[in-house]
Amino acid sequence: MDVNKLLENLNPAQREAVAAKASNLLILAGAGSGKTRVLIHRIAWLIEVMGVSPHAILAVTFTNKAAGEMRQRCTELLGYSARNLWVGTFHSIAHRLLRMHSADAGLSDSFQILDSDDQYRLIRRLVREMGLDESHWPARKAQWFINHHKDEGRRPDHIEPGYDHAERQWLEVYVQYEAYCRKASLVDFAELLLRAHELLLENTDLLAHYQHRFSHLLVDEFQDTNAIQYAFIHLLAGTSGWAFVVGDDDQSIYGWRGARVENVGQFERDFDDVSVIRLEQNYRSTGVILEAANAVIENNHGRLGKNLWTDGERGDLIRLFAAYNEHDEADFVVSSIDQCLDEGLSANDIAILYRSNAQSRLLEEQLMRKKIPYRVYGGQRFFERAEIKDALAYLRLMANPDDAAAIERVINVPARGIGEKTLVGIRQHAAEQGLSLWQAIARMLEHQLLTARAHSAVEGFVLLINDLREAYQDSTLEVQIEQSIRRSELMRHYDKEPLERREGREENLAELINAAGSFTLPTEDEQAGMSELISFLSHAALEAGERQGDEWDDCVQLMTLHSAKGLEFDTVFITGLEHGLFPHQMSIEEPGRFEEERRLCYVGITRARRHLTLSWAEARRWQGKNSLRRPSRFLKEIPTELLQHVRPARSGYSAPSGGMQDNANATGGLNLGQLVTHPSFGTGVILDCEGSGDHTRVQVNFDSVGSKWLVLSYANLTAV
DNA sequence: GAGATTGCATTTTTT
DNA sequence: ATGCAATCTC
Repeated sequence: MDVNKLLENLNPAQREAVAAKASNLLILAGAGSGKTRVLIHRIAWLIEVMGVSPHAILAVTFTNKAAGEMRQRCTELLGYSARNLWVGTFHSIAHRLLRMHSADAGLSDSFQILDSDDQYRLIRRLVREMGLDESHWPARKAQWFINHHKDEGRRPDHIEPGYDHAERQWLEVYVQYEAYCRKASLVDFAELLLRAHELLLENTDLLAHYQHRFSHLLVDEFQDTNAIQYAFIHLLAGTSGWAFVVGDDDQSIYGWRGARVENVGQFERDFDDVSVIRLEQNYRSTGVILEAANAVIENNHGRLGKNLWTDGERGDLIRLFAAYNEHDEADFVVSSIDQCLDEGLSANDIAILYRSNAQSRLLEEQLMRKKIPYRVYGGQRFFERAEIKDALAYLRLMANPDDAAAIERVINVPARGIGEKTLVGIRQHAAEQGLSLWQAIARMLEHQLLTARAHSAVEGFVLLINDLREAYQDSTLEVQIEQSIRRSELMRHYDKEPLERREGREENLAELINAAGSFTLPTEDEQAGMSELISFLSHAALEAGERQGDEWDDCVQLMTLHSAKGLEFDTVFITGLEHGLFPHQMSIEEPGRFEEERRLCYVGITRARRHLTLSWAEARRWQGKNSLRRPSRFLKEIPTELLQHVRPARSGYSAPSGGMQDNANATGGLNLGQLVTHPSFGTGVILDCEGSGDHTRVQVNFDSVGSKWLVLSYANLTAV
């Protein structure tokens, strides 16, 4: 291979990173600075120039999509497919290790993966069985508690609950949950990482083996690593391996799910002789867009520091639109898009970004009205659909009937007369006898411990599973799935649904059979000792499949700011730049959260190549009620000379929609948005009101003390 | 066991 | 407003 090919078309900083001598490297890669390119060229450099065997390289990403892309681009660059090269997500790599060393990890060789939905259902049941009142002890909180601790690498015995009653209670749920998972050979997502880490930590031979094997570790999106992922990399690198980590502290937007930006700085301290290389030249956006992004992110504290620049054109100003209300905003955005399309821009090059999914509805309506094709990201994924999970539960039982989560899911789906009461009896029997659910069922049937009616119903289920297991043990995956669906009469469960929904489910199940038919056992899974069945089920859990969306060839992309990370578009609209919406209300109080919102804004701005439009609405119907909005703080952080006001805000504007007018009348002459003064609180803006007559209360946002609810007849407000 | 009704919370998302 | 889940009722 021509070595020059690996360095040509790279800028000096990129070259420095790609061709660095073996050492620990931290690549601070700004948005659009070619970080994926650097990562791929580095891998090729290691193999082709430094003579490192692909066998000794481990490349880790966060999403399956990124992993797939990395593998593909590596193959393209190298001109051949590097076998033995481990590329994967943290979870898939941990999973592979656990399959290869299931005995050492204390797992059954047919352990199954619990996705978050499975996990939630299980925890919810455990919380109930512990006799806790769910309104005080919501299962979601327990799930969060458990995952949060696992992400930080903590088992129950690492947690010191102190005297906090709630902590103790959650800890007890965690203990029960762990015991349950152990018995049923179930592993949740966080457990994959935690257990893989423990596997290496506790087996010195294995650790030595992998430390020796993987001399080069490459990590993408390093700012998104959580504590256990960081520890995993640190452990694996050991004293002889080199870590090449690429990340951008300014794009850390997943703190709320355990990611630690601090890991980026920590890397410099924990790893030996770290060289830091900054990639600051941006190849994506115009000068104006970069200036705006830099200006916004500058307001964050404790950054590692980076300043994006480009030698390209300055480009157009950023358009700022102050809409009267959310309809006006949607109308403006869609009209602008219509114009772009008229000018010959391809719809694929246009994205509308928003903070929360609920915002997509109006935009969609407007796009539909104008007959502009669009695609909404997010929503349910293939393997997360109920019918697919039901069918897979039968398949899981074929692989391992002790899988209690699968039994719980389908023992009465479709209805076969096994009610809650019978189930409670079975669970109790299992707990008393120390048996798995499946074993408990067998024993209860054998000893006639059920009522006659329940007996025959449960027997029917057992016969079904046994039949499936015996008759199709050696069949192809496709036949196994097909027969599971047919013989369980799963579709009966959806009988009473409207035709359209039912047809959808049938199509999905057909698609599942199809997917099973074209599934081939990946060689790395085969090497890890997985059967076709186990491998298929694991893939279903770890890669929940494509996000749906209308599959148009050329359509406008709608998505949240979070899902836009890593993507770029010629023309970008960021909507709803309002205080309380973006930054989101729940993030405003805490400084850490607030700065994460700002990073999200930075991510949003830097998605645009040439055209960026920002919008906000002065009034918006939000969560069922009308409210007056203030522009986002982030808008003020963009230098005015970079902005072109498409329509300036009208301060004190009262929206002409029905609800708003009613409210205006109720305030006895004071309008929403009205500037008022209060004897002790000073000046403020009326945001909302409720009630009428003497009971009228208004919400006023005071400049000095913030928002307050006041009774109008006592408040002594004066209009300004 | 299933359908109807009421109550409650409500960012962001991957694995 | 809206959706999801728990509770009620037959």
